[in-house]
This record gives sequence, C-alpha cells and structure tokens, in this order.
Amino acid sequence: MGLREKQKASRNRAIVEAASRLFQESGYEAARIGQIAELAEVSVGTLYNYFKSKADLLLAIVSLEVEEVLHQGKAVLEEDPKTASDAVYRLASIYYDHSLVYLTKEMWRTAMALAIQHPDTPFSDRYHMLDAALAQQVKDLCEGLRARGLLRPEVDPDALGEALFLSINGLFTAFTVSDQMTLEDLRTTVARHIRAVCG
Amino acid sequence: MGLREKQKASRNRAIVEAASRLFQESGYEAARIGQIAELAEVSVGTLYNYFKSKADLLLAIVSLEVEEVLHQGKAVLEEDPKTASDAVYRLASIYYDHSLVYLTKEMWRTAMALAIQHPDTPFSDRYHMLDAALAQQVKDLCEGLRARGLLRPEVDPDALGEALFLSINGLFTAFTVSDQMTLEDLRTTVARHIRAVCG
DNA sequence: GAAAAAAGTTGAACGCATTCATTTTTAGAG
DNA sequence: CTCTAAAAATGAATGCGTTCAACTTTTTTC
Repeated sequence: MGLREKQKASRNRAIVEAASRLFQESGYEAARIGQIAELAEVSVGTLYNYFKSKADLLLAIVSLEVEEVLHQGKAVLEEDPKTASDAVYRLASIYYDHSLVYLTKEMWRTAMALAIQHPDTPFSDRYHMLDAALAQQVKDLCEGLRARGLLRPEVDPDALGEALFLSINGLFTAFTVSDQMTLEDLRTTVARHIRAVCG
Repeated sequence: MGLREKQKASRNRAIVEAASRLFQESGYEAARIGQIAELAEVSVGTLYNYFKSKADLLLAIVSLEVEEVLHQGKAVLEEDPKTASDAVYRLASIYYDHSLVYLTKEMWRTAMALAIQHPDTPFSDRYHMLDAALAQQVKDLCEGLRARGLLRPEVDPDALGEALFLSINGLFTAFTVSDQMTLEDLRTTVARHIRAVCG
C-alpha cells in the first residue's frame, strides 16, 4: 500500500470520527461542516472529496449500526421459540436495543428524513437496501415460524412479515420523534402490536 | 372587515396559490421563495410575515388534503361491510385515491421528511395531529368491526388498528418514494397486508 | 534524477432560505 | 382633514452547505 492509499484511509477515518463525535455532541444539524473538517485536520474541500455531502457522512455511521443489528438478528432465526409472538418480539427487541449505540434519536430522524426526501441518491439507495434487508429478516422469520406450525398454515408469511416490519419500523420512527418515549415504552407497544397481529 | 383584514386574507390566498402552483410545476425543492413571492406579488419579507418558512407553506397545502380525506373516511365507518378486510381496504383506498389531488409524490415526501426531522415545530405538531386523526379513524373502524362480530372477540382493537395504520402508512411512504409504483400497485399490496393481518 | 502527468488539496465564491433595520401604509383620535 | 401610533411591507445582509479553479504533492516515464 503506497503513501497515497495510507493517507486516504487515515483521512477517511479521521473525518468519520470527527463527524461522529460532533453529530453526537452538537447534533447533526448544529454540527458545522467547517468544524468537522477542522477537527479532522483537513480543509472543507478535502472533506467533500471524501464524502459527497453532510448526509453521506451520516450514512457512513448509520451503515455501521444497521449492519451490526442485521448480524445480531441472524441468531434469532436459529432459535426455537415457544410462540410466534415471542420470536418476533425477540427480533424487534434486538433491533431496538442496539439502535442508540452509534446514533442519537436526532441522527436517526435525520437519516430517515433524508432517505425519504431524496430517493435515487446513493444515500437513499443504501438506506433502503438496509431497510429491505431488515424486512427480509422478519419475513424469513415468519416463514420459519409457519414451517414449525407456529402460524396458521393459510397465512401469507411474506405479507405478514412485511406488515410486522412496518409496525416495528413505524413504532421506531415514533420513538425517535418523541423525546419522552423510552426504549421500554417502545418494547411494550411493539409487544401489543405483535400479539394483535400474530394472534 | 376593514381594509387591513381584507388585504391580509387576499395576500394569504395569493401566496398559498402561488406556492401550490410552483410546488406542483417545479417541485418543492426547486421552487424558489423569491419566485413564489413574485408570483404572489409580494416581497420576500412579506411572505415570511405570513408563513414562518417554506415548510410552513407546504403544510398549509397538506392540511387541505388530509382534512378532506378524513371527512371522506367518516362515511366508511357508517357502512355495513361483509368482512373486516373489506372494510379496512375500503378505508385505505379512500386515503390513497385522494392523495394526489393537491400534492405530488415529491411534496408528500418533503412533508413526511420535515415532520420527522423537526419534531416540536408547529409544522411537525400539526402533521402528527393529522396523522393521529387518521390512525384514530382506523382504530374506530376496528372497534366497530369487533362489535359487529367481524373480528375475533379476544383481539385488542386498538393495537390492531394501530398496526393496520402503520401498514397503510408505511406502504404509502414506499409509494411516494418510488417513481415506478402506481396507486393500483399500492392498493394491491395493502390488500395482501390486510388479509394477512385481519385473517 | 528530472520532467511530465496524475491525483489530491485548498479556501474563496456561490446560491438560497431566512432575518431584521428601515420605510411605507393604515386606523383611529381630536 | 391632520397628526400619531401601530401594523405591515421591504430588500439588502447573513449564515451555511456546496462547488470549483488554482495550487501541491505523489507517481510514472525515460
């Protein structure tokens, strides 16, 4: 690896670290690009050589989070649950409990907002792929549950999985939007939804 | 009504009309505040006397839409459906079919994004109130369906209603995000979800 | 090792939403 | 009708993300 590549990797890391720190400390909106560049010891122009936009910088951090959660979720698919509701609840809890490791509520809100607002940007594409991967995991779980006889055999596991994911996701959005709502509130509510839907 | 109030009302209308037109023609993002002001024949400063922000201007238009849809939805609660799925599907279809009367997909996306990104602003508060009113309508429907014996008596109608609303809402978001997806696709998908959830 | 090419860095300049000190218009009292 | 205070309108100035033309550094070529 030449000097060039080494510098590139080190600068990339420095920028992400600076952004991550300032996003958490001051919030995404309040964090200034110039400030991030300064902390990473590069110029503003250089920062924009590494990341297409402030949003792109946020995505780098969101990706870390979602990839870890996907990995943890895999384990649940292997378990042997008592009821369908239990299994779905276990998966949702894993998603939720991990959600605040790298990201604040404000960072999540911003990421969601950007993904909705600007489809057909790399940011949005990536975000929606991660979203789809999570949805697929819930669908796979439902399929497994039906195979084990824990769901009525006539149910469409894909449609049910999607509907469950939209609940899990919609409640998470409500969680990030409300300063009051705690992770415990979130888990309680999702449990009610899952019971109502899975029977 | 004095001259002052008359002018105020007329300017307000002129601004909303100009914004509505330009948002539809050029899109929310591309529409310039200066352009809207010009079309409404006021200065930029005056526009900001009437509306707190560009977002606020969008909200005025979103409100029109949602209020009409809520009104139309009321009729469905009075009907006497064959099955629970039918009734919920009817309600969702009303929401969807009305959605593009005043707003484009891009305007919807922007409104959703702003409501998520900036909680505790008048925009967001108002938007979430409208959202809650729609959710309440679905919950009321579920309650009625259970009373008529069209839902299993042990189901929690509130939780089911919320879960259904999150599906309806989540699918609508997907619709606004995808250029490909048509209203028909949207109705087909929501029908699958409703059947999987309501049994 | 020198010269040329390629790749990377830089910060001042740009566009646009928003603000605010100033000017203009209106309403009401005498 | 005139004067005054309140209300409203105005557009130049501000702040911030993003771009880009000029400058440096690294790599390649002979």
